[in-house]
Amino acid sequence: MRALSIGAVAKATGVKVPTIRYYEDVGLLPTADRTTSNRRSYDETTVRRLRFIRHARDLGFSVEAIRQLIDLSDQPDHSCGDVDSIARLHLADIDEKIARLTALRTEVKRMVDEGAHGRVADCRVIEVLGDHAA
Amino acid sequence: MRALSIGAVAKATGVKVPTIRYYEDVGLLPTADRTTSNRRSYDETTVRRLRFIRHARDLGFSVEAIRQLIDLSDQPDHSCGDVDSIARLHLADIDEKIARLTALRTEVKRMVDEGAHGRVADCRVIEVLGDHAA
DNA sequence: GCTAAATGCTCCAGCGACTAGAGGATCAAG
DNA sequence: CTTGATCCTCTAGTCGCTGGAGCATTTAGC
Repeated sequence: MRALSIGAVAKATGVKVPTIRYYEDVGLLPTADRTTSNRRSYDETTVRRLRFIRHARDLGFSVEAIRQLIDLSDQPDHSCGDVDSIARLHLADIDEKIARLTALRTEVKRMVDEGAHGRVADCRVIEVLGDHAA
Repeated sequence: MRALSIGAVAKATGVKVPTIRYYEDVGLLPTADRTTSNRRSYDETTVRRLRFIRHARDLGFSVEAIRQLIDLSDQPDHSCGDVDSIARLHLADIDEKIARLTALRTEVKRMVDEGAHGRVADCRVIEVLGDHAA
């Protein structure tokens, strides 16, 4: 496994250099190995983890939720009860997010379709997502 | 339509009172009507809009993206080209989010299922979401 | 080998999106 | 008619980054 500089990791993941350092600060990434001249040195594992963090953040998961998901992944031998309850919690959250996104998708799609025919009628994006509250 | 206090709206939507005022400040909500004693007065329209905002934020949309979606909904007679290009942009984003969430769902579901059988094997949440980058 | 641009380091300040608290007015129940 | 809840404005703090200053190290071209 070859060593990667922080810049190379940034390029590979789309996560900015200062953000990578920040994730280390707050414990989302383990303390990085250093070269003799004190530069951070990474491998592919970090690249994968960073991509995960980026996508999860983009999907609206909090840093704390991501920390939990990473822990689940990191510790396959973790107590089964823990894994199960945490995973179930996130599963419910994920299902809700998918349902809302799908509803929103339908409405935005409808607007695009109607736009194509030159008529933009009653846009109901707000009703659609709003009703999913309750 | 009966008038609602800011507290009633907060209770109805799950959005905190200061956050409602903040959304007014940054223009996500129109300037609220006031009672004679200068208190904000709302109706059901605001409740629906706030629920929309809450869900959209929860799904990782920025305030700016939400502002655009609201504008689409508010102005059905908006120039067709604008609506179309903005809506298409968000549609692509929504599709990506759904794809990633579905992938994540599959993995977390698998963990829950395996947990049920008492064996928590290799957890691959990170690989799964990470691979969807590229 | 030597210099200049690129990249890295730390630390600190700022921004987006809230969130909480002080200090004071108003409302609503007993 | 008082007392507790809710409202107001304003300011300050938090979380999750993001960018810059000032300095060290690395690397590419000569």
